[in-house]
Amino acid sequence: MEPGGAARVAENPSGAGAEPPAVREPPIAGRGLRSDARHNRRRIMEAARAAFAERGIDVPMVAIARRAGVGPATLYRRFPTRETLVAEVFADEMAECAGLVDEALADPDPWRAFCTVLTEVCAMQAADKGFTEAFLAAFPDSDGFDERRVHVEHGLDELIRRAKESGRLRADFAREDIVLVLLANGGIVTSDPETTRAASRRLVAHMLRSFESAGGSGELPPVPPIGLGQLYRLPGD
Amino acid sequence: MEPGGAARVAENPSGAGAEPPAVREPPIAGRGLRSDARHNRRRIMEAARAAFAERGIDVPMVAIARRAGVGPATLYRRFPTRETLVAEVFADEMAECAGLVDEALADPDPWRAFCTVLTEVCAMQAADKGFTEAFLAAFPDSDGFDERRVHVEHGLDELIRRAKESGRLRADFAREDIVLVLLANGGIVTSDPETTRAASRRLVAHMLRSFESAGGSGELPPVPPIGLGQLYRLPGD
DNA sequence: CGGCAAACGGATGGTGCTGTCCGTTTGGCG
DNA sequence: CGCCAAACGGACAGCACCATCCGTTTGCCG
Repeated sequence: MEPGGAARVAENPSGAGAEPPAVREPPIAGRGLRSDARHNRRRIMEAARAAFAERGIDVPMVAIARRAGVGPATLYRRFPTRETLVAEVFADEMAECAGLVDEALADPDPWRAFCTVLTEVCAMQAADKGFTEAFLAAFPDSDGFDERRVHVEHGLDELIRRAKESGRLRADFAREDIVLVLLANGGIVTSDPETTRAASRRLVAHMLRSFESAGGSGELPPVPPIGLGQLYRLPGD
Repeated sequence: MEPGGAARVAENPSGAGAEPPAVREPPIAGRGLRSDARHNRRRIMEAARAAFAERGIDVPMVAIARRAGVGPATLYRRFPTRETLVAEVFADEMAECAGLVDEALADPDPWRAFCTVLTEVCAMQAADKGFTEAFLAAFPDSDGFDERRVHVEHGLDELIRRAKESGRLRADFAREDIVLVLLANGGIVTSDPETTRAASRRLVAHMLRSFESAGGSGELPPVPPIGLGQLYRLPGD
């Protein structure tokens, strides 16, 4: 991907090979913090995850701080901006998604794999109001998020390819249809989690029924130019 | 609500029966206002409709006032609360929807009527960010809104009945599926209106394909308990 | 045309959120 | 055990928005 990546170590002025072992500190969250700070960092992330899930990504920072039992200053010290916090919290959920995709890739039945991954990701999303918003927030390449995303995209492409090859998935299915399902699924969040879950299940079932090769009639409208990454919101006044 | 409401007219010291002719003033918008006030009221509603469509229902009141070229006080004098304004603006769009339904009821082809109304309502919704939010806002029975809603519901029920009778609409289609489509469609609003439109069209086409009687497989999950009217949001902290 | 109530809008107090400052507390190392 | 830098959180300034007050303007009726 990046040109000259391997050659760059030669730029190091110290000719000796005694490179400190962790110049590029490993991106392990909260490394080198004091024990209490690490503890608070964890509490903040848990509180943030819960708050985002319940009330969406725009929940006040002070509410997260209160919920975590820390002062606002502590929250801002660990996560200077809201985006930092969202990215961190969402990295976990993104990892879960990636795991689901990888799991599905191991399934010998392509159609079942396809259905499973779509169903489960939507179920996750339905249980978490902030999930979709975080998708749409499109924060800049925050710390490995982009790489994970393309990994997931490639996995999905492979799932789609196999499912089409097996004949169960319609030929006019487009990868953008997955985004379509996710966006649509994000719209059905109601106040009652149980209702949301049921509605999500039914919606996904409808969509899968449309995706499955069968005697449906009529052509689909053209594919909208939606990419997983480039979704932005309206700017302020 | 308030005790003795009707009896209070007896308190009027003038014993004469010269009751003003319009005790229950007819609910015609802006009746009895001075000409400039009526003019401003109209400008406010136009500005509000545009602002709601572009930026959603939570757009600042002062932004609407600025856009209408009036002061904040004037806006609040006409519409004491945001809900008043939303209800008023949305009543218009609700009337459009009702018109679409009535039009469809005149179509001799039940399946085409069903498809048309769903497609067009979703197209309206896709062009207006505030539309869905207003649906979900669930303001109290504001001035004929509820009656209009049940009217639309009955019209939809009739459309569904005919479409099923014609054999084109699956028997396991539920009226709640319409709400499902509307909610889902509300989720696909992106920043670019053209993209939103295309995505909406494709989503609706997928849904219709699932709704149409054909060789789809598998049973649908149970119907979620969603009613057109009782959708609320999470309360504040 | 004169007067007045209706209507107007700039200005203002109140509230909630953001992001930072600073005096105090505490974990961990020597 | 004692020190000190790291960490903490209450308090605070800045800002945006809501909602109202009040002095001024204006439509409209007599």
